[in-house]
Amino acid sequence: MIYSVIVDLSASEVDRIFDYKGEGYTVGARVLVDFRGRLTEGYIIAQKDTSDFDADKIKPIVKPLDDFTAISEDLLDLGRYMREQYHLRWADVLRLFIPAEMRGNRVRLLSKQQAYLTTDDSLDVILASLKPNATAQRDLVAFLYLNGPALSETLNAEFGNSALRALRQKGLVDFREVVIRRTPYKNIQSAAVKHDLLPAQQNAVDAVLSDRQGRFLLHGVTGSGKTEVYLTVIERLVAEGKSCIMLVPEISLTPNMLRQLRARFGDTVALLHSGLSRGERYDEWLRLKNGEALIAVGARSAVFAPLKNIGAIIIDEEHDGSYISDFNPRYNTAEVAEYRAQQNGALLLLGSATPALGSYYAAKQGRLRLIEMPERINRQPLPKVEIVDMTLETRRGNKGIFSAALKQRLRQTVEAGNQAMLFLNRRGYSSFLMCTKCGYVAKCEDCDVTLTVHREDNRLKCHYCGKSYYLLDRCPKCKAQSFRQGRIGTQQVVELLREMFPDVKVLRMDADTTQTKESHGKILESFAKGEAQILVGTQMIAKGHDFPKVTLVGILDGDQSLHHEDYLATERTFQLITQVAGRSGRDKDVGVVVLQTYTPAHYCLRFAAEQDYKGFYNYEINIRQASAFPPFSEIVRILYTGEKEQDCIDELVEQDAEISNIRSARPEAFLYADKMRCPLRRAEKQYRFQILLKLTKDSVREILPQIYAVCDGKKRRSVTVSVERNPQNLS
DNA sequence: AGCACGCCGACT
DNA sequence: GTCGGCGTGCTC
Repeated sequence: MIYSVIVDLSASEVDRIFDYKGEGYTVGARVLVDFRGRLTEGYIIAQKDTSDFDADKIKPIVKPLDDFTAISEDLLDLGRYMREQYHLRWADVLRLFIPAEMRGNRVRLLSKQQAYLTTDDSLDVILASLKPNATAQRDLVAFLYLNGPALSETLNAEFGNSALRALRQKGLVDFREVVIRRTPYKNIQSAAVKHDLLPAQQNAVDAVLSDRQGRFLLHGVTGSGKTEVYLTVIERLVAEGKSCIMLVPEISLTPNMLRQLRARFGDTVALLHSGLSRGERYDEWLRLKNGEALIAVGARSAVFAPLKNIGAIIIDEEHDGSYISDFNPRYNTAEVAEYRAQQNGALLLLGSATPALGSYYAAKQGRLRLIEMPERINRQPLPKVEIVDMTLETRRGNKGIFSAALKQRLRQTVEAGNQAMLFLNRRGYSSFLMCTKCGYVAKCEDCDVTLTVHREDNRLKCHYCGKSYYLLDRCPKCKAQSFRQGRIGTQQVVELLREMFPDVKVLRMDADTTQTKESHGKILESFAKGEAQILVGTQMIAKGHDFPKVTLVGILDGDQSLHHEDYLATERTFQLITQVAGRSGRDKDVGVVVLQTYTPAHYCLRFAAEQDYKGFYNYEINIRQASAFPPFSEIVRILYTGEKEQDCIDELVEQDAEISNIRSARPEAFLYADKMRCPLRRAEKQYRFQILLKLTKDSVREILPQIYAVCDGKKRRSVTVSVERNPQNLS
């Protein structure tokens, strides 16, 4: 038999089928092959009787890599779809379908020694054969008799090292190796609380379950109880023997969702995400693959969970940017989920308080069925939002980061024994360091990015590549010793708060304080327990956590993300503010949100303050339509990166000429076309240039393959060309 | 991706 | 004369 093998190398030159011969292999299996004299891992993606290649040059497959078929037929088919849809390499797609540590055999099943009784005699009979003073042995035997087999290490710890050995010598006990499943977040306790569904929730569940192959958008305000809807849908489908995939946007969210899922579904839940150890991830994946677990929870890559007979794919917080993989391989999780749902005859459920504009538009167009949950549980009103005009503050002489109103609210909140969250999307101490004499600004050597001052270790850091530098004490250009610092970051906010409220405990949560695996959870847990009264953080504090004692949310610079020259900026700002505001007043007390801004009249902030999603949607969708931005067009960005600047430019110029030819053949398809240096001129030593195109919706199918063909014709090895559809950022 | 081949510049 | 950098071709 001839097998079509994809070698597990990610390079365009080897992104094709290589034929190998062998017997008894299955399609989807991982195998070891001799590839130009080197042993290389590969995937069988098809089999056939004959090859077009020279029969005597075809090498045999060396051996199988697993004792099971790693990739199922339907995932292979999904791979084919993704390869075409996103113009990806086979190897990059196939790697998504297996845990990374399976490659290169970096993970094994964990097995341990288990002790068991060798006799079926009753406990009395066994005990009679032991000396009365052998108490440890007697206790151990009784334990095994009552509880069944147990791990030797447990028994040794419990009854001492010699008892077990003695019993083994007597032949009463024997050992065997058993596979131990490594379970992530074992300590997460399941407080099984099953709430009765409120009418709105029941209606949502009924609507979803009425069409088992439907596509739904669940629009429910923050605190409306969407999670309970997901859980009930899963419960029903699992009862019917189906499996389910539940996607959440971030690692920090999974323990929370996991807690609720475990409470309801116990061990049938498996967690897939990058925060697990190799062993845990492998074991969880295997549990899904062999049907021990039916519910996969995780970040975007969990959409590739090795499940059969899927009943539902649920995407929580569907607007979240993390669902769109922005590099290697680039894909859109919702699109992938839709394809997978269709393959399995499963339903697709997207949920959000602030749906992506494109999703809501799709719902309006009838491509998704819209389900609305406009009220919070317990009819709790949404928090009151106060917009504070920071230009007025400045004119009144307040140059600080806190407005008078926010200071007062903070004081009240702290004095009342409640909690506050302060949101600032800038980590570090201050955003840059500038010489007051010559204007020199410290920049990263490898990236076109100004360095951020970090006080905790007195260093300058690049927030793009992470490289860190000594804090300058004098300007390297003019030797002056006077610096001006840029806008303040979370570190400095914490410092200021400690001055203002010396007795109040303040916590900070941002990329700097969440380096380790568990730090995320620890900070949130500590805040939830009331160990601190104020939590300062970047956008990672915005999502999905319930803190009943939070009655004040301060958004320190509501504008920040608004002024990016990027069509998604307003949408993102609206989502962010709504999400942050939703953290306030989740319990009995009405929450207050203080939104500080330099552009108080901006429609985005007005709608966000009113928590008026529909108002915002109607306004923004009109702008998108008038300016022909997505979802009314398709943006295509061709990115040229490489260490050799001139090579990038040359490659771009050549390809641009070819694209101009495509354009002159179909001028009406191109709403816009331009080429430029990227705003982020260099990142991680790579220069960056781009061609930006805006295509009409209905020309994409025809034009895109032509563009891909141009990019594939790349001449220079030093340049990487990548194509992005509707990129999330244009930096 | 990774390696061998082959052509030019810089050095002993 | 030779070492070694990198542009080029190839992998069933």
